[in-house]
Amino acid sequence: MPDPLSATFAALADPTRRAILARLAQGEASVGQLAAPFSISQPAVSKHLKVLEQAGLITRGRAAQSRPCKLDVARLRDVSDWLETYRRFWDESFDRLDAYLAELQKGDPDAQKN
Amino acid sequence: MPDPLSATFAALADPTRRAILARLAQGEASVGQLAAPFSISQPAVSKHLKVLEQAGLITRGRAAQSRPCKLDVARLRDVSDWLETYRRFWDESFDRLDAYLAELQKGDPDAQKN
DNA sequence: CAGTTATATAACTTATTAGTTACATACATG
DNA sequence: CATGTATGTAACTAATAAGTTATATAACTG
Repeated sequence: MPDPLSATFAALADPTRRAILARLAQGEASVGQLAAPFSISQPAVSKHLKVLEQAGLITRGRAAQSRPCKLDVARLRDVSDWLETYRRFWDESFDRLDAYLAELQKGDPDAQKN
Repeated sequence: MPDPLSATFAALADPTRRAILARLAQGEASVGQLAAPFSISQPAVSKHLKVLEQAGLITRGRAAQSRPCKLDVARLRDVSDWLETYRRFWDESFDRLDAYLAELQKGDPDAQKN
């Protein structure tokens, strides 16, 4: 069992799974709905969903004989946090952004006027 | 040959490779320097570096018998871009941030005063 | 140019992954 | 309750990955 971040990256390293996540970003969906756009078999989709679930990227409910899948973004947030270390290498406005976020955190009323 | 984003995620799905990237975030390093912190063999490190290079996450130079490795963040930026689709699901200040970035892009002089 | 240092490659092993087909489970409904 | 629909699991195959040891390449050094 790899660490959660490794499991997350591994799960994201497949275009089919990323497409599934993109679909789920628009709302819950059944396995059948998720499988429809792909030419692979239904069991293959089930396996992809299992990988996503074990990585913590989706959760599953139960509704009649359907097992609706739902996006869980906590792990994506972890990826984003991991990326923060490197953001300064490409984000020109990183410093200004950083300052802005610091303002927000201080609760600067002016910064929150929108 | 998978698509670049898949190759990037696959390369990141290994803690040793992420540690190598973290080290390279502090500056170029030789293979030996990169290998030092790990208990695995030198060829194993060479293979990890090959994976990182083929994913476009590092580049390599030549200096005497050393092959210095250098971080290349372009693909990390691609990951960050990919994440943007999902950021709204967790970033409370996403809207304000978005507005702020829009201001920056417009070249608002006040926003760029730092 | 012989030896040492730095790194890459080859050959191999073991484990994991993505897909398949066939089958099982579970609920819904006529 | 028999059947259809939705989904998961088993068993298998082929490809890939991560590690090993042994060896090759390439450049510096005396």
